[in-house]
Amino acid sequence: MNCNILRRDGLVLSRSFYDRPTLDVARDLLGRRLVCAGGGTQRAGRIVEAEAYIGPEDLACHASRGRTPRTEVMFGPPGYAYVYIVYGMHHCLNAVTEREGFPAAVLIRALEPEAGLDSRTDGPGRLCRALAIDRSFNGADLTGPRLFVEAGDRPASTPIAEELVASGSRVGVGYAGEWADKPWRFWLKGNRWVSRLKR
DNA sequence: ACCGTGATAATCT
DNA sequence: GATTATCACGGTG
Repeated sequence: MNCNILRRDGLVLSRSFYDRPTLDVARDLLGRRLVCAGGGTQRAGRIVEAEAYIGPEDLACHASRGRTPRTEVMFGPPGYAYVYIVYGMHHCLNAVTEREGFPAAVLIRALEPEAGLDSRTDGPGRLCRALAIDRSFNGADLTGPRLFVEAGDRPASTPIAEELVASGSRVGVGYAGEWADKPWRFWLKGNRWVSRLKR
């Protein structure tokens, strides 16, 4: 039995982790360990890239188009998964952040493979395919048994050291006017698993 | 650089 | 119900 991929409750990030400013959560998710226990298999990887989508004003955030069936979970409490399909074929995984009623989330963009992964995990669509994350995970409790995040390589209460983090503009949001230029994409500096590393 | 692909939501009839 | 515009991507060349 591989103990490395078993859930250890004390190490799972609690709801309060997500109930914070989205930029803080996005940075602090780097280095954490995402575990998916769906389909009888445990798959896990270290988060190395993430993007923040923040509130109704952010034109790159789906919630800026209003509260719809698709975006409903973003308006709910923090610590739940927002999973949607883009371009008709790719699933994307987000962690809902901030207080209930304020729509915001962090898009998980890339993982460094750790367990049970046999296809690429650089990119939000590929990551979901590798972990077998589909729409059935939309609204899943990230503090629950199916899909969760462990503290990873540092204590849950310790933010990541700033010198390890690089930031830049978010991918694929050129339509969002001034919001497209916000440096709300974060990745582990120099990590080989980061998608489309631009600098 | 190019473009397939189909869900989503708004805008019609 | 039908039509249309849009798209938080990825594979190919």
